[in-house]
Amino acid sequence: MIQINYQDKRPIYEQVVERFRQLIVKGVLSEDDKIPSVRNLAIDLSINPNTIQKAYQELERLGFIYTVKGRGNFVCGRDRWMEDETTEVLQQLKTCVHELISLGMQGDGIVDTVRTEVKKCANGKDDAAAAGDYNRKGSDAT
Amino acid sequence: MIQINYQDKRPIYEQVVERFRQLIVKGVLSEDDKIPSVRNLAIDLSINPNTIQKAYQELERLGFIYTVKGRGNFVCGRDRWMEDETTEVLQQLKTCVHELISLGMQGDGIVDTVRTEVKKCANGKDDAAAAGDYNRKGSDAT
Amino acid sequence: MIQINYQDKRPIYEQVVERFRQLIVKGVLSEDDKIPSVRNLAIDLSINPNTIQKAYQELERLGFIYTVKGRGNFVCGRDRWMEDETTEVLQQLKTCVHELISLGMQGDGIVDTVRTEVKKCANGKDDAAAAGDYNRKGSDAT
Amino acid sequence: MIQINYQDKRPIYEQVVERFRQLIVKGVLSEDDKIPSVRNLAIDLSINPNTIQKAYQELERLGFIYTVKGRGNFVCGRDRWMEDETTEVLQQLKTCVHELISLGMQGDGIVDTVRTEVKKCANGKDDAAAAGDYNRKGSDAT
DNA sequence: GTGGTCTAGACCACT
DNA sequence: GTGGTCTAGACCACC
Repeated sequence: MIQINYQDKRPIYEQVVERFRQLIVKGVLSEDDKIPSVRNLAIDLSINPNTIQKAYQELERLGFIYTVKGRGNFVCGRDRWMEDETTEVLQQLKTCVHELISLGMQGDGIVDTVRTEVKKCANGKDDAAAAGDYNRKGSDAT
Repeated sequence: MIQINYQDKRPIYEQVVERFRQLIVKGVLSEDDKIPSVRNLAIDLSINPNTIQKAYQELERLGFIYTVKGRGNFVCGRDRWMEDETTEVLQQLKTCVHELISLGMQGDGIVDTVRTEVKKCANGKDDAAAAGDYNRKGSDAT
Repeated sequence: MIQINYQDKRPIYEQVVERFRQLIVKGVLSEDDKIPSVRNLAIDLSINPNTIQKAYQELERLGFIYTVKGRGNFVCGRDRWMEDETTEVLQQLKTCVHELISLGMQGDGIVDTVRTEVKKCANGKDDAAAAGDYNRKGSDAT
Repeated sequence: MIQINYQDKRPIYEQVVERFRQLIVKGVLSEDDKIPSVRNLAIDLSINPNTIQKAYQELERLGFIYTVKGRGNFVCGRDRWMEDETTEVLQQLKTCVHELISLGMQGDGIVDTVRTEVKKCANGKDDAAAAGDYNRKGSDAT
């Protein structure tokens, strides 16, 4: 379910956060689903429990999961994060558009690309999203 | 020309790189223009020359500038970086689209947002790009 | 009568204690009223009897209830806890006032806010108190 | 400047956060003042640097300080936190009022107490605030 | 068993 | 020297 990439320069805990964020946003994990315990996931990934702990706390802060002491961690409902996520991603989208214009790309070309991408999602139901996301700024190998 | 923000979580050298990247991509600095010497810029910004040095090395690695020993640093032509930059940003764009779909946004709405953004650039000739870029993933001003 | 919120960061037994405290302070439960047995309440809430047991012990320690072996748990009279509770809350009130002054709020504004709040209680006869209390320091619902 | 109380049941890092919060809100520490380095404070208090680290990260998250890698931690301007703090403390204030009403205290008495407290601040310029705060809910000795 | 906190000690990136 | 991350191992409170 989760896998970490040691060639990625981002800290491990951030990779874990990002991965769960994806799984939750894309609906693979639904409201009130239980996610692996701190210890179990730490063993699975062969990393220290503290690192997972940090990731889970961040996820909680972001409103993606809630924690019940002595029971485990569970995913929150969409209402807790959908709005924030949408505005953030929209902001990213706009920034990309600006940059592409600066890079000399035609406005029409950008709109077309987006339209094509939207259609691709409508058909394939979003198979490229997971892989695509690993190519984001910040994940450059060291 | 360059200014650094100590409340920005990114390292200073990265801010310098990013700023020059913008100036070059947006055409404020043109091919073969000379950029400030390491020493001068360091004095201007009241920071350590090593930091500037590191930034310039990174800019050279990315193909934005070239160094002539004893003479200074100069801006490279668009051909050196345009393609790479474009494909990278396009990838980001697609990822954003996928995520917005997952977040439940309508495809039409996304296309409209992009079209609006394109127009905004066409009019203002891109005055928002600089500010926009500071909102990228990772810049998290405290 | 009692309900627990798993998204609340406080331990369950503390939520139970707090809820009974409210019911008793507000007079919903009167002196010598019998409260549910440990077993029954545990079944009602689908939680471990040990947790209820711990809550009742705490309530007894605080002087809100007394236990009669073999018969059950009963509410104490106001004289057992009113004074302590009042001085504690008064202290909290004063601290808040000091902080608001430090934060630059005008003394008049503070007094006005309090007067308004007092009136609100007088009318609604305190329907807001229950909800209000869940916003205390430490309850941080996720 | 900072001192921790091992009899307090709150975690150490939280005590550190709370103490700095006070110092900053009350104006003892002003905008852009440098606070002790993670390591130095850890040595001073004879506790582990990680614990201080956690406290500082929390303070940053709350908008009280900002961090510059390689340089240290500095306090933010009032604009970063004043509004949030005020609304939070106001909420606490209202809750206290509700509880006091429930406890049978007269509305007039509450208003009078507040008025008196406000005056005390105006004269003594707030000498009781620091001590008072240590008596808050949650700091009960174990 | 579960999460939360803490210690001790280490390495890295940045200035 | 400064903060940021990670490991290993421990103890506690809660369920």
